[in-house]
Amino acid sequence: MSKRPADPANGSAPAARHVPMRDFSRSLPMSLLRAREAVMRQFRPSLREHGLTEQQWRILRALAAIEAAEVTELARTAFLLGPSLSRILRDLEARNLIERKTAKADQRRSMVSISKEGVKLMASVAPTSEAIYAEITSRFGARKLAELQEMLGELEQSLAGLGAGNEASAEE
Amino acid sequence: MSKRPADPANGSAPAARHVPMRDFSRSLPMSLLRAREAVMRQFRPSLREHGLTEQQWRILRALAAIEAAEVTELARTAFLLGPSLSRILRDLEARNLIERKTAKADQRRSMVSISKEGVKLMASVAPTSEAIYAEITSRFGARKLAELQEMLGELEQSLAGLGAGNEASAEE
DNA sequence: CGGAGATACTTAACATGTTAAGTGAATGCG
DNA sequence: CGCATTCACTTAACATGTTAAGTATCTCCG
Repeated sequence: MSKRPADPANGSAPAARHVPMRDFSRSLPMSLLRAREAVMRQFRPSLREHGLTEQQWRILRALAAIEAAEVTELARTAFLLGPSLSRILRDLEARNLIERKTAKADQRRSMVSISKEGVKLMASVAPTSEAIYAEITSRFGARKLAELQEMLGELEQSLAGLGAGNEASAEE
Repeated sequence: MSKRPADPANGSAPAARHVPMRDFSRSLPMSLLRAREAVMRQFRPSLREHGLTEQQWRILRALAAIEAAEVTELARTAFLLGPSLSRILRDLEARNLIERKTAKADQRRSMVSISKEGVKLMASVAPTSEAIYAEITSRFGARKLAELQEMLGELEQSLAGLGAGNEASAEE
């Protein structure tokens, strides 16, 4: 109590504390952001040494696991928006890390796959990446980690289809 | 077990599956990203209606809770990097949502505070924002939500000071 | 068959993330 | 005091996030 006396004639401090809200640092988005940043901070240096960004790495990983995929499918898998993916694929293709060829049946679609060089690059990054992941798992606890992922998945499920289809009624 | 028969002479698929790694979609960063996105998707439309981005909103909220703050402190609170904050403050100031004045004692520092207009804007956004948060809490469960935040905090703690000071030994 | 509408991407435009460099102001030390 | 360091930001440069348009194809119905 008395951690902040409502500021009487303070004089120098402008308006504040007039809008009641949850404690800022405890909002869910903030917690998720901070946690994710704590995790990614571990990986970024290693990826950077190999000339890869987080998203480029996501794409390579996704491709390594599924042979080839259409751009839209890849976007869903790597959790990237179309425009971002479009730009990144352009760059990765220029670096010969991926290959692209338009589908025969449907000229709109293009099939993307990882190249030999891409595979080679992945092979050089994967060990470090796995080691870091192992370290994180060890520090946090494998069981807790599994629990956490479980909860995150449930959270995602809880919110699925809430802000998507306008729910029930809406103006416009 | 046997969820993927190692792909025999597949024939038409390019190189893939040569770099063994965790199932991509289950990586912790991905889980955190997906969960956060699921949450933010709920808030963005409302913020957008008020002409605010997620980060601008974070800054206003942080400011509303602490009277005034130096830029560095604000960056820590709102969890933004200096350069991002610098740009956003410039814009928010131009929109008269915040005020800035350099400290007397130290000319390098500048104190940032929310303006009356800023407070007014917050007041107009807060209700919807709180309602959305309540809906999320209700869907996911208040207890589970608390548990989740607890775990996220622990995760952050587990990793604190891992990739920061180069740990123990390092070259260069 | 032909054109309206849906699809699969790509571009554009603006905001932020991320790292490096720049700038002006304090500090510390010889 | 003089000046190299450190500090607190700000700029710059490049990559991605996010929404809106644009483009080329494809589908389907009349």
